[in-house]
Amino acid sequence: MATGRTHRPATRSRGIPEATVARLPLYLRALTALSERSVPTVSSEELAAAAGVNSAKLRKDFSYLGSYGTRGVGYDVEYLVYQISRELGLTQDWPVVIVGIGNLGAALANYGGFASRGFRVAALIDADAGMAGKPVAGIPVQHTDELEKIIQDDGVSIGVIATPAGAAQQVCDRLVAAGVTSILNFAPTVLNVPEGVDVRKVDLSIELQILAFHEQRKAGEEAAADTVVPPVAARKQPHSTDQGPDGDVPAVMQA
Amino acid sequence: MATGRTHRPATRSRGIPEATVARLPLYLRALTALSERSVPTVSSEELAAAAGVNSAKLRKDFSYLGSYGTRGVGYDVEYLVYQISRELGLTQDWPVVIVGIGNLGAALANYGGFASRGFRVAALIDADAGMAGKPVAGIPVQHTDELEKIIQDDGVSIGVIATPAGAAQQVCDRLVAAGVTSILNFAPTVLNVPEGVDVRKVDLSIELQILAFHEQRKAGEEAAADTVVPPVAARKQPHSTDQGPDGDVPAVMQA
DNA sequence: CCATCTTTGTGCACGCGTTCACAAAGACAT
DNA sequence: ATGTCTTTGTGAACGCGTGCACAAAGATGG
Repeated sequence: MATGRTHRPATRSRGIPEATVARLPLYLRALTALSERSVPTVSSEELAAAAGVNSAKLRKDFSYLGSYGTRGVGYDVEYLVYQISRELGLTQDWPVVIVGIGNLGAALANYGGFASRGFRVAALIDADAGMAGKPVAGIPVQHTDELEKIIQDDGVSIGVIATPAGAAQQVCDRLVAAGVTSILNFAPTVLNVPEGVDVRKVDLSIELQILAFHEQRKAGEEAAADTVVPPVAARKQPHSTDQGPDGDVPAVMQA
Repeated sequence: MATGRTHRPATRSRGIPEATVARLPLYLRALTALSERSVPTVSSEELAAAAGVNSAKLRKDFSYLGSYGTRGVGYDVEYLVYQISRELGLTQDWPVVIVGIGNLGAALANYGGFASRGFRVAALIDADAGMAGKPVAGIPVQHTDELEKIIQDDGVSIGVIATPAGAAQQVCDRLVAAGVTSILNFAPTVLNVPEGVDVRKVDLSIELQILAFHEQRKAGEEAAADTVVPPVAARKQPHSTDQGPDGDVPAVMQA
């Protein structure tokens, strides 16, 4: 295998555009679905539709990985699944610790999408001593005191913070000090991390506020339009948003 | 920009760049914290640091809202809180329905960030008849059959989908048909919606995969560097990513 | 073996977003 | 009032991401 790996255009120094990296998981999901239906090949047009993106964008994205398609035919599903998985680093096992086992932490622990890809929940950690030993998603919760030991013993490099905002920075510091270099933060706080550590932020409240902004704008435009265009027709076009023309929107930002 | 801004080039005279809109909630949070500490004014530099962004960016962002600062002094905290809140549409009440009350749905229902801003959980909806009436976060869960009635009675325009992937599209269709025009989707699926409906997607699995990609890259570069540069110095600069230079990365995309 | 048809891969242009750098504006002291 | 000092607001340059449009590549059929 790895035949197409002949020329390695820019795999390392040049790097893949961040926007492309963010879409690879999307493609991978669509491809996995096709794979399960035993579809052998897929065209950029079809795959793009399934992933909700523009086909030209998809082709360009794939071009960064190399030339894995066959003109006149399309892409080999299985091969592409493998290539993207490898590119994303999913062919190896990533132990992950989740800190803060409240409602959200439990939800994350139970989330199937973890194990399905290369991720494995190495430990669930909570500051509440009363939770210690209690199993969540089949994994016993451990106390915060064990954090450093767990991370070092299991070689954990990815941590998920699902604590209240007040505890997030402190937990983050400990994770980083213990060796974690990638953090997924669900707490509504800006985390301060040293250079070399990646932080991605998922913020519920922010997402809703962005929706509210657009919702307000739609209401305003509709009202303005109603005073001019009474007919029912042409009522739902301000702003659009379906995936046809597609629109990626930065929503979660590095913090 | 965001959403498929197919036509209508400039989002009306009142066009605030999408990237700016996405940061406003960040500023608002930092400002709220300052407000609670009774800080009267704040400079762009200070506020930018608190929000984890570049100060020039922040000033430009605010310039889209108008000139709310005083040169030589900074910005009036209270005034800015109000202006941003108004711009985001948070001065009005937004009833929200959450569909799919599993672990995640429950976590969302309990999330304090909802009520704190202009959002109000109008209803919790689940397909499991056994859950009907059971209170979650003090709100009784209602059966899916009630969905349309609830949305219309309460004038709900924002819906949150926290169902399994398989049910998401169906739920989405019903929400839209009932009048919802903004959807926050937690299910790992590309939602198909008619024009005029906004969809924002939060995908756990995708976030982790992006982290894995960077993690892999860091490991690769480190290994490569070790074979060439033994010294300990200059070891943690591949990619960086802390908030100093700041790096926003599209992670959640419209679907 | 040639013609035709399909689909990829990409050069190019365009527009958005970020950042720099500085003039303008106001506060404050004298 | 005048000068100095601070901080905003923004013009301009630059880089990245997107999408168009097309040539190249390969399949397919005669």
